[in-house]
Formats: sequence, structure tokens, C-alpha cells
Amino acid sequence: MLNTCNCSACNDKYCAKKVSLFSNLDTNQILKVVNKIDHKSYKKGEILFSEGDIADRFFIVNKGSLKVYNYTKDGKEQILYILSESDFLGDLNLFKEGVFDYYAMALEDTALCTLNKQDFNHILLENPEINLKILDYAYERITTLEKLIQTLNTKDINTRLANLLINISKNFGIKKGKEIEITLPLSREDMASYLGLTRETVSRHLSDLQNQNIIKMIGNKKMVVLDMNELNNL
Amino acid sequence: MLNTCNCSACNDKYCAKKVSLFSNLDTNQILKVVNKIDHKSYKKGEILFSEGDIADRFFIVNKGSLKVYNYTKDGKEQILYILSESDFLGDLNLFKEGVFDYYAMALEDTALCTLNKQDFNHILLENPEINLKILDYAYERITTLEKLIQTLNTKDINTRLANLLINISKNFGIKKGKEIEITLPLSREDMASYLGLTRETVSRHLSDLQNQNIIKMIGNKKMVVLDMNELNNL
DNA sequence: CGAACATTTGACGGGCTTCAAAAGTCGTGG
DNA sequence: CCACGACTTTTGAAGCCCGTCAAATGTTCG
Repeated sequence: MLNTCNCSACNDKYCAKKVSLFSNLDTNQILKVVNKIDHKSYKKGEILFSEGDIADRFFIVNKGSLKVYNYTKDGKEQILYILSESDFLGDLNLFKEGVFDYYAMALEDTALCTLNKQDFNHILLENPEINLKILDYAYERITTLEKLIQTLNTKDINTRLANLLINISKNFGIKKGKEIEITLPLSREDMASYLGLTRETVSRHLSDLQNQNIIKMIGNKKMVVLDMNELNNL
Repeated sequence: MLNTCNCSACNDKYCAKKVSLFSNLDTNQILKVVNKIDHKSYKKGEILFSEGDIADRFFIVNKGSLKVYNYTKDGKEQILYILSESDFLGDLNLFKEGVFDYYAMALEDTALCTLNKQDFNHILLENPEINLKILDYAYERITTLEKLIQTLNTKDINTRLANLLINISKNFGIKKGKEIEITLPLSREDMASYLGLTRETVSRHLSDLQNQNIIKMIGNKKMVVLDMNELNNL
């Protein structure tokens, strides 16, 4: 009997345990989940799925990160979510004969664990307490979106940018004393897409924050938050 | 035994039945719900609750409409939801010892049916199938928010306004042949708050749409959509 | 009918977008 | 390890559109 995850990308024996939905399952149940998981890798820039694709799989981000996005009516990309290790996707659509209403793209080389719809629903039947966790998660997602809306309607661009940086630092930041070092998963263009701006405007305002000694850039992809208080106050 | 709803605003004997969550309950269960309902009326402009208030009640809009809103970091009101008859509110917070993270205000004279947390949870225990409906509803709310985000990041203001008008027309519009007549629940300022604009800009762009023969205003509060196709195409 | 309030219209300034070009960064192959 | 090219980011200049302020007009309700 297979009793560990055979995923090459998994550090943990039981990769499914990373996911909050499954974190409380007993070993026996976790094994059932793990044995049904398929593994997929995507290169940076690869598209996982597109709008209109049938949502018949549940995705767990095991390594890497990805963006979930759509397009505004005037054709500009709009990022809705940034996912990183142990986040998941596909959940809510699984209850309906649904399709995705957005796109997902790997922001770096990314390893996913996936479950198909039947297996996911089977696990749900055997562990009905997961339903409550899904509701928790839905509520969290609603809160995230409501906050994003508040951010998007903030006219002051430094404040808007600050909100994004604070969010990113929670998932991608490493505390080093009073400073936080972030390896940015997003390009300037991606940040612009998230904030409803252009890459030029993002670039100018990052310089602005740098001149105010609130952040410091190291190359293009590394950023140090020098003054988290000031970032929060913006 | 009380076998009808004693709410003066209720047309229906069983006002709770309006609500999708309760629509499938049998008469016996509906009666239990109805008997536990409290009735409250609010004048136009009255605040139902504020950010930070304990969310210990479930609200059903029985008559009228209300806005749910918050403020951006630079202090501008941001409307998140417009609720009308048979919509409900308070749901998700009921599972936690939660507080509201937004405000609600009556847009016109409004009658609500309310249930307290204990009664709501008791009904849930007796009718666990409601849990699935709550999840459906959460998913719908997520979709609504994702669409709002797309709207807010659309630079073309006529398009942005069109999205709002289309939404409003679904809940407040009356079809008259090819035209749709809408009694606007929102003032210009409210529309601006929803779209992240100023009342002046909304006013100017409504004139714009009027000059293009897409809509026609009758006074300030009535609007006729002359060309729904064109509105959709914007 | 009048007062309070909401909406429209006008003029101006500022900041974001756009277009363009320079500078910087990254990955690949020699 | 360096060099090259592709790509990303930064910087600059100009223009447009929304926000702001102000005033006039319109609407609602006592």
C-alpha cells in the first residue's frame, strides 16, 4: 500500500495536509486523499486554465505561485487573486456543473497537486466537516474581495500601492529584524494589473515610496520594507 | 397558535418564504421561522448597523432597499452591495462571534424581518440542507464582487456606468416593450460611491448616455433604458 | 410657496495614461 | 565568464479626463 505522497515536489509526505481544508483529517483519510492526487508542473507563464474551461478539478499549490485574473470590458487584464504555497482553487465551482470565469497563470515554475471532481466530492461525503471549512474559506474570500474593492477606489496611489505591498509581504515576506524582505512574485505590469494602473505609474510610485525611505529596491525583484508602520499609515 | 406572519408590511402570510434560504422549507418549518421573526422599519437614510457592531441578527429585506458600504482609506464612501426585497444579510457572520465590517443604510423607507443568532442557528440545525444554500449564496456573492472589481477597473466611464445600470435594471427595472423603466434607488452621489467617481462625473456621463439615445431620464429618479443592446455593448 | 437639498453646468488644475526612448536586468550560448 | 539579445523597468514629455470648487438650476416636501 502506498503510504506517502509520490509527488517529487512534495517535501512533506502528506502534501494534502498543507491545505486548510484537509488539515484536520486523520491519517487514514489523508492517505485516501493523497493516493488520489495527480501532480502537474507548470513553467513560468504557462496557463493553467482559461475562462470557460470546465471546472472539474481541485488545485492545490504545492510550490510556486500563480495569478488568477480576468479582463475588463475595455480589454485590460485584472488580477483578482495571487496564490502561493498551500493555497487552493477550484473549490466552489465543484458543486455545480460549472466553468471557470477567469484565467490562471503560473507566476514562476509551479507544482500543483490536483484532485478530480468525483474524488473531491467523495472525500467530502466521507468528511462532511470539510463543508464547514469551505464556508469559512468562502467567507475569507469575500472579505479579501471587499478589501480589494476598497483599495481600488482609493484615489491616492501610494496608499493603493501600500495595500498591495502589505498583502504581498504577508505571503512572500521574510522578517529580518525590523525590516521585511520580499521577493516579489509580481512584475510591475502584474502589480499594475492588480491595482488598475499602468506599469509606468506603478514604477513612478515605487520610486516615490523609495525616496520617502519607506521601501528599498534591490534589483527589480527584491524589495525591503524599511518602515512597515509608515506603509500601514498611508 | 399563530399561523400567519403578523408583520404589517408582509403581503404574504409567510414572509420568510420570500428568501431563497427558506424557500424549500415545509409549512411546519416555515411557521417556526415566521414565529421567531422580529419586524423593524427604517426611514430613508436611517442606519441599520455600523462597522464594528456585533453581527448577531439575520436581516431579510421585506420592503424597500438599502445600501451596504464602507469607506476607503482616503475617506470616500464605497458601496459594496445594493439590497432589495427578498435579499438578506448577516448570514456569514452568524457562524462566528463576528462583527460587521461595513455599514448599512436604508435607501428608502424599508421594512425588515430579523432573526436573532440563536434562532437562526436553531433553524439551521433542524434544516441542515440550508447550509448548502448558504454556500450557493456565498458563491453568488463572490461572483458579484469579482464582477464589481472588473467594473471598477474599467477606465471608460460610460462602460462603467453601463454596468451599474444593467445591474440595477435587473432588480429595479420594469420591462415595457423593448424599453426598461427603472425607478432609481440610488442618488447620483450613491452611484458615484458605487463606481468610485464623483457625483459631477456621474451626472455628466448620464447626460452623455442620454445624448447617445441609449437612456432617457424622466425627472431625476426615473430612467428609461432605450437601447439595452447598446448598453450591453459598451 | 419657500427652504433645504439634489443635480447640472462651467472653468481650471493635476495626475494618470499614452507614446517614445533610454537604461537596466536576465537568461542563453559561445 | 563574458557577450549578446530579448525583455522589463525607468524616465521624459504631452494630452486628456476626472476631481475640485463654484454657481445656477431643478426637485422635493413640509
